Amino acid sequence: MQNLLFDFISKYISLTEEEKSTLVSLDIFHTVKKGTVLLKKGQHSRDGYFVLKGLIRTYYTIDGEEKTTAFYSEMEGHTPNCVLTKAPSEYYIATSEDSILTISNPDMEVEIFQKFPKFETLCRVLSEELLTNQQINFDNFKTSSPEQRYLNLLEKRPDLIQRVPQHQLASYLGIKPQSLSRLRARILEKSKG
Amino acid sequence: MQNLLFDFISKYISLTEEEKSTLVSLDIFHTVKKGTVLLKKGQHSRDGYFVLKGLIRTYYTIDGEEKTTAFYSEMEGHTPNCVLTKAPSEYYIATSEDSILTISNPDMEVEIFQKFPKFETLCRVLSEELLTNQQINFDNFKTSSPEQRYLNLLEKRPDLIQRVPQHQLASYLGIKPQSLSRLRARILEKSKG
DNA sequence: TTCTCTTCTTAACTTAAGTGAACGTTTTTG
DNA sequence: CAAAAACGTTCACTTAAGTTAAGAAGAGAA
Repeated sequence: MQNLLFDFISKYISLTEEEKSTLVSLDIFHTVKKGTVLLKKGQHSRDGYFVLKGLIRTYYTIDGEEKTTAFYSEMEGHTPNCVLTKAPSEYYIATSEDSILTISNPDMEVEIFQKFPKFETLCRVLSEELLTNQQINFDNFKTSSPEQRYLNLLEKRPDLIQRVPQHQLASYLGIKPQSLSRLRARILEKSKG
Repeated sequence: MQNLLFDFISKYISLTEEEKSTLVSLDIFHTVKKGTVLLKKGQHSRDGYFVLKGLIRTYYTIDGEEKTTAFYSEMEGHTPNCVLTKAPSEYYIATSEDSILTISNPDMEVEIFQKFPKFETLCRVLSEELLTNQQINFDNFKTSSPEQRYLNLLEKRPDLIQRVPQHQLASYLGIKPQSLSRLRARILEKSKG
């Protein structure tokens, strides 16, 4: 299970056995049941999450409605905004499936950066990569219609459409569940017609 | 003028005179006339931009139409996605005003990271901060209507609305120029009652 | 299993954004 | 300066998303 993490890291830097065992000694591996709320709106937390197996999602509650803004699945991670802003969290984080996560905090980072500076390089490169991906996604979102966004999702992350309830997908696409239903019907109609 | 950069950096790390002069010796400061295209769609480039004064924007051309996705003004920077993906750029970058920029590339980074490791810390912290901001913006965009987005912009970046043509603002808000006109009229109508 | 709650779909109606076109204004530029 | 291009607004019309409500299907709990 830890190998999932090491394999992922090895795409960016190579690890010695000593470094691996240091990581393991931090005790960051956790199994979490489906539906567990990892972070609540209003809470302070310094924990970041990386998904080895399973799926987590972030969601806001606005006017009593849940608005899902992101999903993180295998080999994706998320550090809540509140870790950086040091303010109470604006949103919830919960597991959508039984999951295996690493959970870590900035103290661990500092400790490990000092022992092994190349971990800082790893983190810089990773967050630059994440930023780029985020920008591409945002640009894509801005420049396309809900229908195009759905078709794009169907192409790029077909698994999500299976793994996740429609109403969560809908807000992820920036629309209401009813609109997603309709939109799907429309697409089906076109492909027949 | 260089002080603008040093003041900005000093919010994150402190610089010795030696470090400052190393930065200056890289010859990264440039003045650029309004309307200059810094990066074209299809081009390869390794240059990143940081705005000391002025304004730059990124835009796509989709079906012959310009779609503006971002603005970067004073003390904001952007590294084109193509620097990381190493593919031809998907979008253009151009100055919206006469500007003073720093232009740098990964080679310079490597050089300076080796001489002064704390610059890598700076870059890690900066890109983590950017990622967080980007996430907040994206969440905000997803969870609000065009009208709310416009009102939000009016509150958070009132300068942009003055500095930038309406049709560029419109696509930045994810709508057509006509819709922005109408939306503004609607808001004005409401505020009169 | 039965009951309940959640989820998904459909429908009718409302509201807002997209489209195409016209027109006046401002900005460029030759 | 004059002509051309770009820009912003308005309008009428089309299309799609929001809203409200109802009902069917499925999942989970007692």
